Amino acid sequence: MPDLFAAIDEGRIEAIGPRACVLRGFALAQADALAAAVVDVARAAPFRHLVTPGGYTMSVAMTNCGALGWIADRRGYRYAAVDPQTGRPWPAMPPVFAHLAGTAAAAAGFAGFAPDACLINRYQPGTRLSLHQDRDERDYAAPIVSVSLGMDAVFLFGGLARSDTPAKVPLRHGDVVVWGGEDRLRFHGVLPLRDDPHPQLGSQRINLTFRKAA
DNA sequence: TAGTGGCT
DNA sequence: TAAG
Repeated sequence: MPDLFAAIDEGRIEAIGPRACVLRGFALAQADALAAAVVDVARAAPFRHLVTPGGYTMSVAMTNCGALGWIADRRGYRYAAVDPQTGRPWPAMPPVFAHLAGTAAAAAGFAGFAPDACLINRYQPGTRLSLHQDRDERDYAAPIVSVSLGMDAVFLFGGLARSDTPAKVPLRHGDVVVWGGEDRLRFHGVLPLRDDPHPQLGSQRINLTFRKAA
């Protein structure tokens, strides 16, 4: 895979763990199509602020597409095939989403990634996501693929224990983070967003997180 | 298992 | 900023 080494040499791939990396600008060419597809998804399944089991309303607004969607409520976290807010199935995963997720995973060394869930997070200035693990999926063989659009963010990438000090990874429009294997359950989060409006997307950041949930 | 991507 |  000479392309992989070339990409590392050119700084387009940054390792942040044995099986975790940032693909700089990997989604840039598709960014407009991805953003347009988010608008379509949100028309059918509007962004909403979920309430955690502890009773706190999350600052980040969320929606989903694909066969399964991640949800939180007072009863816990889980994946559901039906959007509890609309009573309808989540919108289908747009082909440009699935293709990007598969090629990004392959570029990071995870061949054959076929996500059945895409959680879409909308960050506005001041919003954050505190340190957590993605552990509601059925098995952890598949990686997580995370796509950044819009405003800059600081991604926190920690260890397998919540108490492990996380690395701070700056993320920009078009960057893609992939983690799996021994890094699959690492704690991660996002620092409160600075208001530095993006030329295309304005004062927001959209994050697409692809998972194989079932 | 409980409890939980937030809070103090 | 760390920890529960």
